[in-house]
Amino acid sequence: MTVRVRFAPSPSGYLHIGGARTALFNWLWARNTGGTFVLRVEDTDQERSSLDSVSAILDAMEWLGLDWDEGPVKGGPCGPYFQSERRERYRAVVDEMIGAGTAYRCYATKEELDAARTELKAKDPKAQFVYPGWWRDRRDWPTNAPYVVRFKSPRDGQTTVRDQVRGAVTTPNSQLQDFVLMRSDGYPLYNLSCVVDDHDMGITLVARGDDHLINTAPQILIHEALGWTPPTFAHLPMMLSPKGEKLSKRHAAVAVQDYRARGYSPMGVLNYLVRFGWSHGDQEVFSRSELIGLFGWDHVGKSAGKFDEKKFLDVNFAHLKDERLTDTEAYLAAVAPFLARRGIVEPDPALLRAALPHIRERARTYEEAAFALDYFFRELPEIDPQAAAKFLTPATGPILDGLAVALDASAEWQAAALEARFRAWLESSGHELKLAAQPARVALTGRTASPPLFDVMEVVGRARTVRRLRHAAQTAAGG
RNA sequence: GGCCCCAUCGUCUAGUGGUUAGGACAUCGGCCUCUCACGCCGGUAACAGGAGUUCAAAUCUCCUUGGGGUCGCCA
Repeated sequence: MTVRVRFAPSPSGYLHIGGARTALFNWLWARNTGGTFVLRVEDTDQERSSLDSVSAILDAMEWLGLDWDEGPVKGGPCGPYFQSERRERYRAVVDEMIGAGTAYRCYATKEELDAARTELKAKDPKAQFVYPGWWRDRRDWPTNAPYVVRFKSPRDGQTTVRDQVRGAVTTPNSQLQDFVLMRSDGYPLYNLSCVVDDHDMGITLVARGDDHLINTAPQILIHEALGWTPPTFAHLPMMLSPKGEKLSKRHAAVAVQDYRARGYSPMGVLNYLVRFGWSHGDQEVFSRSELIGLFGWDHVGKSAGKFDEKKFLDVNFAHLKDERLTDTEAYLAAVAPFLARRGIVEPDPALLRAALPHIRERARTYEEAAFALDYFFRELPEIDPQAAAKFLTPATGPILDGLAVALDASAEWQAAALEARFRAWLESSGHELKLAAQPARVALTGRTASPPLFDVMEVVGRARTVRRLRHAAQTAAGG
């Protein structure tokens, strides 16, 4: 049987980092097996779903490179892929179930239910309300009254889920109640639409978050009520906040787009996410193609983990600093928007290529890269006042002037030659490299930390190096 | 509270009966050095507790404890 997996987000916001992890595992499995990755939009909650959310999610998926074979935009043989467009199908299924006696109309109103809930609460605050099945066996349906359709859940026995990562998980059916399949407005509820679509779309494996483990027994029961064979399941361990709570905005950035905005690379994100629950021995860093080749369910863990931004940053860094993982072209394309944000638009490509090797190992994100690249593209660097106060003192003025002259006299404008000139001049004038280096760095970069001085000079070029040294000398004299 | 799931360094994890319990992040030292990084070397740091099974248990079983999930006309 060829693998068909799906990712089924509900469009009520952005793509959550945990959702992205679910999507990734499904996608990897499809790509690993040559199967099909289906994207399905679960927009049956009219109040929460929005078109903006759909495009935000599709956008994030594309950015991550999690391409889908069937779904929105792409289409496919099992469409439509928006649940809101599949209502007749759910209606038909529900009618079939009512006909077969595995579901029934329930005319209890929300008000009646709420009243029963509060009444119970008053009697016993700790008790849990269970729908008592008022309409379970009634046939005296009123005409023109709104109703929901409920599942006629078996009262005894047990249901066992076969799960790729957990093994067999058994729930007593007595725990289940006659849950609602279809709202009074005709829209299906999650458990129904999910089952119908997984069946209709030929899904063979449902991989999703652990929080859905509890939904699985009811879903299997629906499958069985319809005479269908349930797919197999894989419940992924939860991603928790650093404190061990449900991961939300309060604890960390949780939207994929947040990381994009901060200058993370798609593979940095994917690599961090895949290691959350999956491992391959001691290996930490993976390319996209390695991941596809290596991924499998046998090394997916069971225990929930806590989100760690520091590790995340480091994994991203691993991808940015290694040109085998992020080649020059990809790097330059990715850093461009962050340069633009600093006002550096259409930077000189040759200059960019020359500077890049020097900042790669100093930038953990593209945002940091843009910062590290900044002064290469300016006439004069923006000088940090604290750096100036510390290093551009009256005493350093003449040194910087002297250096400007000495370096300008160099025939060759290349790091090693410049260093030789620099050292020679210092020696002849009785200064120490250690003392002259920082003022020169501030002159060149405006900062106290940068790539090696002579590399910077080489990339910045003769004219601007000399100008920067002279300008800083003036500042030093004036300050 | 009922039901379900989970349990190795602070964090992510390797480990599938016999290991000095390994790696990575973080952290702390050191080397390199014109600064910052990168890189390299080294340190601190874990099998939740208790019973079993076994010649042998981080690995198997049970109990306890702890954590998480879920109990909607949300997904």
